[in-house]
Amino acid sequence: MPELPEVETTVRYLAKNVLGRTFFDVWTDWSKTIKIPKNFQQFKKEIKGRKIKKIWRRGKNILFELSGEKILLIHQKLTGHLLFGKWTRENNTWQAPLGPLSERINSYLHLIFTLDNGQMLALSDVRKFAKVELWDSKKLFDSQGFIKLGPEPLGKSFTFEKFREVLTEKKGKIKQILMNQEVIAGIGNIYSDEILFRAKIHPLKNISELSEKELKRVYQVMRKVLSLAVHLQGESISDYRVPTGKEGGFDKARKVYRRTGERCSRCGTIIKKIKVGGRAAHFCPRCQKYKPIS
DNA sequence: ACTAGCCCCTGGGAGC
DNA sequence: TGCTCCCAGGGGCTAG
Repeated sequence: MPELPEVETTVRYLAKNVLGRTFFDVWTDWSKTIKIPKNFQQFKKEIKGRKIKKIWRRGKNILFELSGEKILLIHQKLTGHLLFGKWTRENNTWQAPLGPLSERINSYLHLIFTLDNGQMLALSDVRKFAKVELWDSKKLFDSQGFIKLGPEPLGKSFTFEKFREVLTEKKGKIKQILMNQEVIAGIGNIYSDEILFRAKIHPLKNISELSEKELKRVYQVMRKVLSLAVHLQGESISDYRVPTGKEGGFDKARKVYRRTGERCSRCGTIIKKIKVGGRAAHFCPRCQKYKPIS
């Protein structure tokens, strides 16, 4: 699912390919995706003719800064991902830069923007959880949801001291804290598992039980794993794809996520899966030992 | 102010 | 083969 590395990959691609373009039209077969404004016709009216001036990312949110002080926000949630290309009428398929997509994928395209040069931007989303919002720039930046987002984990100013500060003011299990968008913005289930495996820390371990040394390890490994994943253009174990339709390359670096029953690449122990705060957590019981304080 | 739990969705896999 | 049931999961929301 799209977490920081996948969203970053998408944003980098779009910045190269649609920056400076103008929205010409928009189509949907699932208008519930559009949350602001709720009425699709109004959304259509408001976005048509707006020029894309800047494309960036905040946590897992994609932001298109548009002319007239508007911002188009897209959160891809679980299975959403943006595809760049063109709908061709002749064979009724989506023509991505890498070639046509399968009919199956075509049926997942629920929102399609047409740009002024005829190119299109589609939101593919099997489970229909993604959200799209059109904001007044100032209102978005002043909104609680936006203000509350934690620091960017790969940000230059996000030092270990800052990391320790934001983490240790929270209580609870390390995995849940890493995934809390108000603590750090951009980490989800896959990368929290991958980070904790590499840091050799059990997902259930309480933040208060982490030593300075362990905290430092989590910080360093977090920066490393996320940077590597950006470099590899994210993961595609689920539905995520680069806007060209290509799969991300992080799969070869994935050590524990959805590897239940397989052997740990470090020690050969069978990878286990447990529930942490209602979410699946994958880990190596030997590398990531934990004896809860009773 | 907190948090646990439900809800939104659909495809895929397990079990029968 | 074909049916039913369960699971995956980010985050918004509500009930306690």
